[in-house]
Amino acid sequence: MRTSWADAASETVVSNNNPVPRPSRHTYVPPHLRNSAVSDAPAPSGPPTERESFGGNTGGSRWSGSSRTKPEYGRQMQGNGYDAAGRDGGGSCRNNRSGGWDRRKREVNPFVNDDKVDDMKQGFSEHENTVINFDAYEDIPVEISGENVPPPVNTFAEIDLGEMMNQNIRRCKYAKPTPVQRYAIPIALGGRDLMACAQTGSGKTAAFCFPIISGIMREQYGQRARGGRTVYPLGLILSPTRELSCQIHDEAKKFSYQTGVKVVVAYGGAPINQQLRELERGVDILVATPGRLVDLLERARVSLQSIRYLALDEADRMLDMGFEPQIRKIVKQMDMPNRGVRQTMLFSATFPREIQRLASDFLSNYIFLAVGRVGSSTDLIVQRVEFVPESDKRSHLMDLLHAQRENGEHGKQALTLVFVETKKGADSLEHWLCINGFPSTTIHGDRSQQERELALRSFKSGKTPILVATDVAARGLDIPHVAHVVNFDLPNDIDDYVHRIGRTGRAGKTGLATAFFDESNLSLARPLAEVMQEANQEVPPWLTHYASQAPYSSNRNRRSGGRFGGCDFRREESFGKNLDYYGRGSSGTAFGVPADYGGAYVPGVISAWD
DNA sequence: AAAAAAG
Repeated sequence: MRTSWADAASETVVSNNNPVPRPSRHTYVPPHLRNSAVSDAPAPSGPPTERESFGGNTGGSRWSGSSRTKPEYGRQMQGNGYDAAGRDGGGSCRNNRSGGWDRRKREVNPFVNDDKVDDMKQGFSEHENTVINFDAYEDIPVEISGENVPPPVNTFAEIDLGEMMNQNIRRCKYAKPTPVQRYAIPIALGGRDLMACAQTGSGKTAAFCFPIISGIMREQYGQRARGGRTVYPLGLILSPTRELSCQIHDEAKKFSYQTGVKVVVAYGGAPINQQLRELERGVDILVATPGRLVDLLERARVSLQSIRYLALDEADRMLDMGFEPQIRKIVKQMDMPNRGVRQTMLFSATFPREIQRLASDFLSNYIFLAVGRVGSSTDLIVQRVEFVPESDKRSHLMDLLHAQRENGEHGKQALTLVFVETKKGADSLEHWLCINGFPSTTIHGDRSQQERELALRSFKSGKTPILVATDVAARGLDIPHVAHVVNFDLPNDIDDYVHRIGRTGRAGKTGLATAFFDESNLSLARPLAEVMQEANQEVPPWLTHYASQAPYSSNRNRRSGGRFGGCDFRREESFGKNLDYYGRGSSGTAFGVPADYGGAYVPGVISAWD
C-alpha cells in the first residue's frame, strides 16, 4: 500500500490538533484573516466567539509588499515571510486555525485519487502521468517582449511560493518548472500583465494558478468587500468549455490544498443551487465558463469588484467571435476593476494577430511571452495526413482501429480521440463504431452535462477507448494516455487543428495524429503543410501540391506564428511602421536562447532564428 | 455552416 504525500500531510494536520473550540455555525473567513491577529483586522461577520477563536499568531502584515506596487521583478518575493509563516505561532501550516474551525480538516484531499489512478493505469504502458519528460523540452526557443521583463527561474525553490505550495508542488510530482512556467511565473509574481503562448500540454494551468494562489496568500487584509449573499472573489479564471473549467478547478484545488485559498467552479448544465451553496461557503478564486458567470453576476450572487487577478485560458478562443461579446461584458461592463488595477493574464497555445490586437484592450503594459514553436504543435506528435474521400472515411477509420488493436498490448485498444465537424456526425459515427465492435462514446454540446462527463470518464478509464468528439474537446482537456488523435473531419481553422492534435503528446510524451483530408479541405492545405513542416513532419507530396496551388487565404495572415513561432503583434506593427511601439527607443527584449538558458540576456537581439 | 456558452 502506497503512502502518498497527501496522506502524510493529512496526518500532520489531524495530529496537529486544534485546541480552540469550534463554533457551531461556520462562517466564511477570508484568507487574509484566517491566520492573523484579530486586533486591527476588520471584523468579519459572525458572532464574537468566532472572532475570538481566530487564535491570532501573527501580525499578518508580513504579507505586505503588494506585487503591483513593485514594478521591477518577481524576485522581491524571495523569502518574504513564507518561512516565517510556516514556523510562526507554532503551527507547521498556515491557516490551520481558521475561524475557530479548521476548514482544511474538512478539505477533501485532492491527491487521494492520484494513487488510485496510478494503480488503475497498470494496464497502460506508462505510470506517473504527472511526471513530465523534461528532455523533450530542451532547446526550446523563447521570445519575450515588453518593458522590464523579470528574469526566468530554473527551479521552484527560486520562486519560493511558500511551504504549503511547495508541498503541493511535490505532491503533484513536479520536479522543476516547465519552460513556460519558468518564464511566466516570475512575470506574474512581479504583478505584470501577460500574454503567453506555449505549446499544448506544456503546463500553462500551473503557470497562471501558482501566482494567483500565492498572490492571494500574500494579500493584505482589510479591503475585502462583503454584503448580503453576494460573494467577492479575488481571482477569476475563465475558460471556453465546462469540462475545461472543471479540470482547471481540479488542478487549482491541488495547488491550493491547505493554503486556505478557496477555489470554486461554476458552469452551465449543472444545477445552479449546488454551485450557489459552494459560493456561499466562501470563494477566493472562481473558475467559470462565461455564460454561467454572467448568470451569477445578473443574480448579484457574485461581484467582480474585488477581482485582483483575471486569467483567460484558451484566451484566443475566448476573444474570438463567439465569445468576445460575453467576455467584453464581464470584463468591461460589470464591476470588474479596470486593467492596470487588476492583473490580467492571457494564455493559449495559439494567438492570431488580430486576436492579439483585440486582447491588448484588456491588458496594461503587458509582457508578451512565446515559448516553443507557438501556433505549432510539438514535434512529439507524429502527424500524418491521408487523402480520404468522404465516402471512404468510415472504412478507413475502421482499418486504422483494427491495425491499432492488433499492434496494441494484449489486444487492447489504445485511447483514440476522433474529431468530427458536427454533433450529428459525432452521434452517427459513434453508433456506427459501436455496432462494428469498437466500444465508443461521444462528447458534444447536444448531450447533457451528465452524459458529457460520463463520456469523458468512460474514455479516460479505458472502458470506452474511443471517444468521438466535436470541438468541445479540442482545447485544453488533459486526458492522459491518448495515443491517437484522428481528424476524421478536419477543422476549417488551422489553430483548431493544432489544439486538437495537442490532446496527445502531452507532458513530454509522444503521440500520433492522423488527419483525413478531402476536397473540402483545400483551403487548409497551405497552413496544414506549414504546421507540419514547422514540426519537422513529413509532408506528403500531394499536400505540398495542393498547398502551392491554394490561394493565399486570409487564414494565412492570421496565423499566430510565422515559421518560427509566436510573435508579439506590437513588434510586427512597429516594424511595419518603422516605429517603436512605445515610442521610447527600447520596446523590449527577445531571447533567442534555449529555454534552459539561465545566464545573462542578449538585449537588442531580436531573435536568433529570425 | 458549425461549435461553444444560460435556461
